[in-house]
Amino acid sequence: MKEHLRELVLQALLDLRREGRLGAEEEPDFAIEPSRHAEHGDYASNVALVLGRRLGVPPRQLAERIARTLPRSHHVAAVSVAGAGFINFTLSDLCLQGVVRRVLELGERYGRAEPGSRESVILEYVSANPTGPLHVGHGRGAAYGDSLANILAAHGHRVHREYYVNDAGRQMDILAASVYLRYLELCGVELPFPANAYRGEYVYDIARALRAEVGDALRRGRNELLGGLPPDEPEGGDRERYIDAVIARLKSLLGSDYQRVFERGLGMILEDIREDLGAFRVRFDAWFSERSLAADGYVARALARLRERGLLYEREGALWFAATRFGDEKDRVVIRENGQPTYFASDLGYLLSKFERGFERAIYVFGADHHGYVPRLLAAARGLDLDPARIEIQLVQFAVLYRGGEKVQMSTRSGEFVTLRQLREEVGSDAARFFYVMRGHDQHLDFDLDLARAQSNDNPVYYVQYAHARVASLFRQLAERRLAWHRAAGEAARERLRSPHERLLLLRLLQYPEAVETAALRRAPQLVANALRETAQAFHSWYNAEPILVEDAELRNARLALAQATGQVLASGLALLGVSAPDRM
RNA sequence: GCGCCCGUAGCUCAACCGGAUAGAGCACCGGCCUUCUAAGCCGGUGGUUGCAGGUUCGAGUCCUGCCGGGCGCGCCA
Repeated sequence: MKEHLRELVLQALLDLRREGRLGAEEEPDFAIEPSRHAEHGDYASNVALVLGRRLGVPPRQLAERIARTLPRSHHVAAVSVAGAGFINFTLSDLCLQGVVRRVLELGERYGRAEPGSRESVILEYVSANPTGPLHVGHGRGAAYGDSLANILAAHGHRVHREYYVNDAGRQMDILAASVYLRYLELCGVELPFPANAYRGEYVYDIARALRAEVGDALRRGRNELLGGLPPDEPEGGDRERYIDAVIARLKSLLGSDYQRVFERGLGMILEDIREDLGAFRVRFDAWFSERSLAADGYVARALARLRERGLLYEREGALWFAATRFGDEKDRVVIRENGQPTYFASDLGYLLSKFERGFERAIYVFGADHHGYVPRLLAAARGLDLDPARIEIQLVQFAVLYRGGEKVQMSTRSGEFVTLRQLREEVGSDAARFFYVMRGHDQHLDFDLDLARAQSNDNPVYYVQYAHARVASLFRQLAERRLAWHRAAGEAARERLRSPHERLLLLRLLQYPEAVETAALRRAPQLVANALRETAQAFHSWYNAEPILVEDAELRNARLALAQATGQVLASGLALLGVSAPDRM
């Protein structure tokens, strides 16, 4: 509808073009937007305000002129000029009533663009390090990423959803060491457990699984292990060096068995994450292994490309990328003095892979604590001669948890954190997902666990779901009364849907595709959530104000058609957010 | 110290990339179930959009400064 009104306005501007007051090619930047207040019609345009200044004409006067020369349209019942020079459009009943038929004909395709009609996108989200269970911060990224992927797909993009698995690097070694030390503990060998190793209960779970598998086969003696290690764990910064010494010791002592422990830990945690996200209705097309980057030559090719372009240099035994040339605040090491590539080198390879694999746009969803990484990544893109305009980074602000009025500290290593799984069990996936995406992703989010648990019935998600359930209930009632819905008869009688409540609901249904489109363009799932709430509100008001299963069969069929269309839109929208649309509540 | 994000009702948050009278939910007050699900509807109380300037027809939105909060500034990942 926005587009149609825009066309009308552009037609009206032809007059000005003919008079030479507006360039023939000039496309003025004006808006057509839904009106916020009923007395301002259904849609409003600021075209006269935007152009008035440029042309030196009082906006109000220009608005009246444009309104006068607007071509007639059977979609528009009234045009008025108000305020400083807004042009308000009131849609015709005919136009609104046509929505029901469109929704019912298209079904779940209503509000969806032609699949694959827009550029292909690789959307990376969550990508939590596989060193422990997901916590509620990851949950927000998961809910945002998955909803955004759904919305982009609905908007016509081909979307590839990917989880980048950081299965290389020091933290994974710390996990392996943690698992092994717990394993020894289960075998009756007591060793000091480093303070910065992973202390969570899940580490015991992995150790138990390992022991169930191999028995005591990997057991080593206490003295054997302690040989060459400092007697006690030091305080302060030396702890990092201490745990590195432990890892080195385990690697040399266990040989290939070390890798076995490592893989077991990684595998179990990944499996747990997969299961957790699956239950949260978050799915991926691919789990992309960091280790596979090197194997597939992406890192080497990325570095080669930088070298060709003269962007690599050696200093102090390390290999550096001249990131400052592309706006980063300092140059970055890619190969350490010890010959090991850095995490950033992997990221260069990963970035390259996204485009070598043929995607036209790469969207990263990062936790806000990674914001410092943004300039580095953009510098990497420029260095690799990739178009920075095709790379987008969405930062998801952290959710700060409160329990009993106290802020809950989150630390994977201390084991004191609230997992996504706990949250799901407390408030349910539906409520959690809706709650997460109701807020803009770039906003800080306070998550009061007590409130979420105690008042889960008051969560807005139920408001929307309830509207959907009520629609289903209407049709159950219909059957109980031995009546049937004649869809064609309902559509034929659509002109009887003209009460204020019906008009508003029809308008909401009409605007649903626009909400999806705007949500896609702005990467803002909360706009879909808001649209659904408004639709549900319009439905509840209508439902309370006017009986639907009336004696008058013609009217009943028309109203049922509207109810059915509402249920369809609610179901489609909820699906975009990964929330179920129940038939009963 | 430098950089990024954020300050909107008592609380949690919206506000469609500058628009009209800043909106919801929770909480609080008052109404509506012999009729389709009361997880609902209708009405009410509640605001100097952190503060001070600036830009213009018009600012919660853009710019500057200050105050307050979060996060980041490794040859960690």
